[in-house]
Amino acid sequence: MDVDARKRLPLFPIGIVQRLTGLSARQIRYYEQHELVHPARSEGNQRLFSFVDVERLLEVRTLLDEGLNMAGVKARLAKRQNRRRSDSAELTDEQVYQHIRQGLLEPRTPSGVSEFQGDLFRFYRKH
DNA sequence: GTTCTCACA
DNA sequence: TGTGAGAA
Repeated sequence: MDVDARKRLPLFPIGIVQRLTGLSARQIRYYEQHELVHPARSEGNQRLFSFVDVERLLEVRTLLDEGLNMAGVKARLAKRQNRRRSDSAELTDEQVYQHIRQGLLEPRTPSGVSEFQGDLFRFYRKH
């Protein structure tokens, strides 16, 4: 299984994603309604997010912080999709696991937000 | 204990 | 966007 496939595995329930992104469950569900993310569903109809979903939510938050509205976010997210086709990073399994483990074990900042936030973002961006 | 959907003094 | 109800 390659890195790309692993990034799409439905793994996290909304509570985890909440802490990973700093977004409220309400916002996360709201963004799903607007098709900004497409989490899979468990047998019990529970949302399961992949790394790709988490990454997108972090980007959504960034764009929203920049003052964009839902429409603006959708537009820029759509453009990013095409422009990003060629520069996806190639990482070894070890790099992936090590990075994730470190991020999850990092202590929270005084603001209560996990450092994993920025790390995950940069991680998939370029490296 | 968590998450889901739906509705709103 | 938040909050609470009722169910799973």
